[in-house]
Amino acid sequence: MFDLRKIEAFCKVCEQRSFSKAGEALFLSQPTVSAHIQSLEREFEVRLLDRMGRTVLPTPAGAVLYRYAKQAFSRLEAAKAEISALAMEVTGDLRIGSSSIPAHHVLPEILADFTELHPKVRPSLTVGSSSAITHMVLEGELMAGIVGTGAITDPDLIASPVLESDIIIITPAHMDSLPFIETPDRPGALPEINFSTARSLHWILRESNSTTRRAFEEALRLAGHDMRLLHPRLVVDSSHAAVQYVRAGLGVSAAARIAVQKALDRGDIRACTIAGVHAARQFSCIVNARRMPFPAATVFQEYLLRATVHLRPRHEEFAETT
Amino acid sequence: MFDLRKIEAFCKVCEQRSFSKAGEALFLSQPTVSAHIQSLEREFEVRLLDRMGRTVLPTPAGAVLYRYAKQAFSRLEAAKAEISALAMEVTGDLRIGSSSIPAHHVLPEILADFTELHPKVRPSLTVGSSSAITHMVLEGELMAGIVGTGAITDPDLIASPVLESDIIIITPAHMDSLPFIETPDRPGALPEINFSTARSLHWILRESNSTTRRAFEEALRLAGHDMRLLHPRLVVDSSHAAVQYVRAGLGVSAAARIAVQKALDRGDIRACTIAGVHAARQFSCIVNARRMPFPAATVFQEYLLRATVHLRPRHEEFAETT
DNA sequence: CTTGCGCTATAGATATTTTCGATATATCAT
DNA sequence: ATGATATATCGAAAATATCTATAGCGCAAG
Repeated sequence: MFDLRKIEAFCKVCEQRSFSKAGEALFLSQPTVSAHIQSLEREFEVRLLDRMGRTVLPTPAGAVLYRYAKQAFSRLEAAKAEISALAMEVTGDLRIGSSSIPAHHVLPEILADFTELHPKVRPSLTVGSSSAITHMVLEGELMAGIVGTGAITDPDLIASPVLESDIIIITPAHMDSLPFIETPDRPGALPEINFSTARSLHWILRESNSTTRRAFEEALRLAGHDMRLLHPRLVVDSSHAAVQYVRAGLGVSAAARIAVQKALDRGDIRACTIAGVHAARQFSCIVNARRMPFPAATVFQEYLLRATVHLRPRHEEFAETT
Repeated sequence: MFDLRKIEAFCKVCEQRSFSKAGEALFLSQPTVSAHIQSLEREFEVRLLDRMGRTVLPTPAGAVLYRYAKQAFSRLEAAKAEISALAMEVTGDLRIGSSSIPAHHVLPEILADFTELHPKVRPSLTVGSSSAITHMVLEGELMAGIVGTGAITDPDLIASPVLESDIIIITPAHMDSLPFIETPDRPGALPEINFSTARSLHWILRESNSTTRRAFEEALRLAGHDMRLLHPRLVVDSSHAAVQYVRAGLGVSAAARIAVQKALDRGDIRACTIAGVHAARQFSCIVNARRMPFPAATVFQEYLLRATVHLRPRHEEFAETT
């Protein structure tokens, strides 16, 4: 293969037009330079330098080698520069993966702020199911993932909670015939219905492998209910679709509050909860424990933790600061 | 500095995601690969690969190095490819120098034909005085030069005659009061005047270091005449300028026939000679004897010799073919 | 034409490095 | 736990890079 020391000697000879001067410049003896050039000339099977007594000049082949060799050196210099930048400053590619709720409802603002703060970082976002994102973090394809906490089992993953969203019942804006049993006296609390009321409604459900659906199902089970008693009218594959159908009056649905907050604020839909059912989804930032962290990734994680504090319920906020 | 064997080992590890597989592929032992990677990691002061048990993956720094290293390798591969092309086929840069008469009146067609025949050759033409071109050939800046024969003295030059042009007297088209003494009976022969007629005319002379002027002066001297007896009206610095002033009627001039042939054909000017004066300019193709020829240069010289045969007087043409 | 200077080429010795085999250590899957 | 597979470490051997000394060549000055 190519030997850069020899090629560097060759380049120096071209520049200095002298074997001995090139040797001096590279702290090599002149015979060493001679040997290197001869070795290259054997390798390329062509004369690279015309030795013309008082001076030495590259042959056409030598001129070609010189030009390309300089380019090769510059590529390696560039690598060194970019690598040390990568180790010293917050820069470089940052491949993030996220399940859809954080990706669509939390990350847009966070990533916008983060890139403004660290403009040299070039983030890319992959949206996928929690298990797909987790897999990609384990495979090293992603540097960080934001996934539902349920998917985190592998011991190679380091997880930090970054987001919690309760799961609420969303109803059409003009469906005002619901028999609410009470509205708890906490600020921001939602009206409540009981499970028998829920059984009387038409439900727009998520697919059976949806994490939101599973969390809701589990919360019902813990409260002693069975989701199979709810009447399904439609199965949809995203919280966004669920909102659209609820808004259109086809039925009610369970959704992560964070995913429907904008629709609630606009008054497109309304929200309530089922008495005694406390469903919630947690999201964590996961990284591969076996991979070496680098500034951009570390800083992003720290930023993510700080940026998402305000999104959590107050009691957790206090718990975190202890 | 950079060690390409180590970097190649690193790239192979990235591709094979394994130290031992990389070693196999490169016919190295696994410990050698380990040592190379460690050496690179010491050199860059950063972890390049995350060893994760069943597999190994590049860190962000490693990914950067891999990308640039591939570019560097590709530059060197390209050099090797272009160099072997250079040695095997008629290709590459061809830097030619020429004094102005061949450059303006012969080379345009020759170079056009040559590049059509050998499209991979990229010729460049430097126009300059014979001595400047000769100097550049000796310095290795030019691969071939086409210069007046007089300038060739250095033993490092190999010269082959490629072009001869007689020097003729050009007169205004409508100056018909000249006392011609005879028109020789050879085909294409010009009317003649004698030297005393020449002394009665106004002369447009070239600068004193012009090779055309010196050849004319020398031819006069050999015929027993003295150029200083001619009345100079104007000194110009090119044969083209001389044609323009002669055409405008300011006087007569001496010029290489090849440089004024087009103006003669158009009838802008007329031509004659001085009886007993046989002035001519020879041009040769020169190359540096100490430099290694390569196909494109060799083929160009051969082409030049063949292409210029028809430009020479017939008796030389026969002489050449013996 | 010779001589001396400056340059590259060659030869033999030495120092460095690369490389390997053997083996220790770590990790993974069973 | 344990055997299988992977990387890391170590000491020795092989390869090669490098040096000094010197030969050989071309050029320029005497």
